[in-house]
Amino acid sequence: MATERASTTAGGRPRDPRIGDAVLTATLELLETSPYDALAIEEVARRAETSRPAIYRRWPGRAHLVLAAIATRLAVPEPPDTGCTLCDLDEGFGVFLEAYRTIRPEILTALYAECAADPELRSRYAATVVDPARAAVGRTLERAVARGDLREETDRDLLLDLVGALVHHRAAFGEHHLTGAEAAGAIEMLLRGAAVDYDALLAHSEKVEHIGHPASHPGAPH
Amino acid sequence: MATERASTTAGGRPRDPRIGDAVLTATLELLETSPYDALAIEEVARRAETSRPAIYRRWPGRAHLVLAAIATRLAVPEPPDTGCTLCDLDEGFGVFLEAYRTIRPEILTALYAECAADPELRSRYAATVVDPARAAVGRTLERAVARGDLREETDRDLLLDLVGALVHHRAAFGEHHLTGAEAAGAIEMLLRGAAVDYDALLAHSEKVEHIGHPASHPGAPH
Amino acid sequence: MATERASTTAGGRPRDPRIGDAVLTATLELLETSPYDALAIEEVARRAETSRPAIYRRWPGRAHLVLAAIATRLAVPEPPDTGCTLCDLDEGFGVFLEAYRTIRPEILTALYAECAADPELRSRYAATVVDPARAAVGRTLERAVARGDLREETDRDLLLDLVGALVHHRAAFGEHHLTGAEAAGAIEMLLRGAAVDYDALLAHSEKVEHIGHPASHPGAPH
Amino acid sequence: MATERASTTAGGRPRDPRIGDAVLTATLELLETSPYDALAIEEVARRAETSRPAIYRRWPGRAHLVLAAIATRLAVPEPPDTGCTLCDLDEGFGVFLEAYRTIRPEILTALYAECAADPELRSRYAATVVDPARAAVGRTLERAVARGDLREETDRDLLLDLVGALVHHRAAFGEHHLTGAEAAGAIEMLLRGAAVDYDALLAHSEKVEHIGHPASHPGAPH
DNA sequence: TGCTAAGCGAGACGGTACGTCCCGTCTTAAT
DNA sequence: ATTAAGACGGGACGTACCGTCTCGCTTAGCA
Repeated sequence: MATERASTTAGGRPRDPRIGDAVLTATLELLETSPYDALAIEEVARRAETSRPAIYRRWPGRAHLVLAAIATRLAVPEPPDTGCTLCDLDEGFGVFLEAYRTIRPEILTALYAECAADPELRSRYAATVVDPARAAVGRTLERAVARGDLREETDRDLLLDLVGALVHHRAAFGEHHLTGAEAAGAIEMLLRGAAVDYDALLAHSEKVEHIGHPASHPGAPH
Repeated sequence: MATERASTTAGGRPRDPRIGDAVLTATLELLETSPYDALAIEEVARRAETSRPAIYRRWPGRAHLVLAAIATRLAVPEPPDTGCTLCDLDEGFGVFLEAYRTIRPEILTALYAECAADPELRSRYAATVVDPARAAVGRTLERAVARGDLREETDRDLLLDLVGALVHHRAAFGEHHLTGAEAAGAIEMLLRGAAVDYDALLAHSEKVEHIGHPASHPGAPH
Repeated sequence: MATERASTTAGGRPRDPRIGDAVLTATLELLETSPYDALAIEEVARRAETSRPAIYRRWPGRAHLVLAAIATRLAVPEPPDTGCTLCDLDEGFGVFLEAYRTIRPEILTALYAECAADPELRSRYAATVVDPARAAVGRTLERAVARGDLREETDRDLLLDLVGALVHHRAAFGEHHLTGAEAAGAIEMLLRGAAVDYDALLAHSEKVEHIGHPASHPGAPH
Repeated sequence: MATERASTTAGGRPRDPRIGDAVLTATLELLETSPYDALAIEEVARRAETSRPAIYRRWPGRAHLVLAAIATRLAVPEPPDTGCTLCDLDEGFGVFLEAYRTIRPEILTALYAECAADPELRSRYAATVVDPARAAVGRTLERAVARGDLREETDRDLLLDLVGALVHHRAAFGEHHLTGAEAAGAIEMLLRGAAVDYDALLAHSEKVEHIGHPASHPGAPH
């Protein structure tokens, strides 16, 4: 969850709660029309009819402010337990997608770019944008494994990464968000696999590697 | 390919070729230490011992300049045809990884973020950064299909997206780059699939949907 | 006399007397190194290890605070009655000079500049800084007149202004404070006059004015 | 003369002359209503419809700006040579007075206060405000000496300081500017002297000092 | 070979936005 | 009831950098 920075102690004049709200609203309004890096704190302050220091007192900088603003729009629904794994996953994908449909992708991308330089921001971003959807779909995967629909040795984290990365990638970088059809395709790919006969490929690879690349595929199953 | 903007006409004083080179070098040097959006054209000009207009004459702005600078470092090797699909894919993954290892991921992310507002930049970015790696791995996939190792109906674009997104995601957002082991795990997941019996899941889901959710799974295969 | 503002009523928590002292001390210390208008109340509070409101409770603003602070340093000695008018005046000059030797002149100047906007401050300033020295020298002049050394019609206020202005001017604007020799020269000039024969000049001027400028010299003696 | 700071070299885009003028005008307008230290560069920029950096490019700070602004209002006419020393001095005093009548005294005072911390400002202030009037009256004194109306050994600098200090003091610190009558009184005081018999005072003082204060009056004339 | 026009280099300009300092005030807890 | 102290809302600061304009110089092509 990304929210405004707390005061140091309990003492002192309390913050005017209307200012924080007005700032978040102004931020969202401005983000609707201007590209992320044209979003000036000064402009936000002007529109929210307050001052720059009042904003800096609440958030350390633009990225944190924007994250807090879009956090008010992100709401991850719990995917239902329909008893049908494929349907559940479909819904789960939807959970990821929904999280990104309300926010302009380039904003996420730019935010994301700033995460590299600010660990604090990175963890807030993860906690706000990434984790909720991840956790919701994670529970769906647990059920699927329990139901015996997924192989037990499935690396659930990896699977979540693949799904999350795809959605994020498309949302942030693609021409358009992932469609339902593409999502279904991805689910199929991830569940069925692309190989005609994976075990045969593995066997072949091991034979080849015996000859030329003995040290690779360290984590390959046997 | 991203290079500097050409002169308007042929006449007049010729450009000093050393300036363009010095600027690109200075840009790369500065990018090694400062985060992307702290890269000031002014600073580049200072370090290259030239002036800002000389830079603006060659590139329309910071993003184009940075793209041109990193383009000099990006070189996507053609993944070899070993005859072993798994090995090829391994190498292909490495191609993606390599593309991100020479350039700080956040730079790519930030660059791409700016693409949203500038179609010209977007196509240069695609041509310079995305397409070569994608095409190289794409060719590997073609061979795999031709060899009969992948199902023919495999959506190669989707597969590429899944791979690329994962690598990019981990590079830009993860604690560390994807390791070889993780890459191998992902390859396995993508080739073998997570489902115990995908066709059974599909059949079940269609039965369920017949009853409750007739309109979903529009693109589901049958 | 400039001192701290009194409490509204008698009831309530008593003021901590150490705070007022510490603030005045801190103010004087800071004035030793920083120019007047770089003196921040905030800084004073920091150095006195208290808070800004505690200062504002005692003085209405910076100027009043500074006046109170320097008032603790200003002490005007009564010039002695030596029986020798010239010697007395010499001492009197010294009284003016002394007032400026303990306080950096620019502080007085800046303080006075603020008086323009604050009548309360102005009267405090007069009572604290100006009047004591003026009164002391004024008494010396009275004695000189009584003794018959100065002409009775001498405008004592004007004479005091001339002396005070010269000292102030040199202290605040000159390269160095007035020296004793310069002071003696000024005394001579003021007592003896610069004219060879003032009455002749006056007669001449009246003749001229009769012809050309009848209305001027309204206050000229006859 | 106080004017705007010159560009470093001849190269580069030339300054828009209208900006400098507009800024000076805006400064003078604002000084008409607001006290000196409430004059915000920001406000000047707003009123002149330009930006703060454009002002800082021309003047190093508020004091220099204000000095330049009031310099446009200060014009010292050459006092005429009427052949009558007293009349000339009267006019000369008028020159001083006039120079200060157009400017609010508190502004001069405040400016003057800032001179203490800035030698560059101090010399500009002297050159702009003090010297012209001083030089004009200085020439009048020269003529008076040449005419034999003033004693030859008169310390002209001291006399000018006395006059200038008085006018400046009254202009800057007094309730009102010096009036013509007061000026005439001052002229009389300075020319005729306040003493009934200065030489007698001197003789007396020397006798006293022989006994009690041998080291004082170091520069006393003999 | 000299002239002309165009493009280049560099510097300074006008202006936006930054992040911070400090102001004067309000609020709570303590005395 | 009034203090002490912390934090707040806000005005203004001086600066970094942006993107552009202007200049003088360099060069290529034409006479």
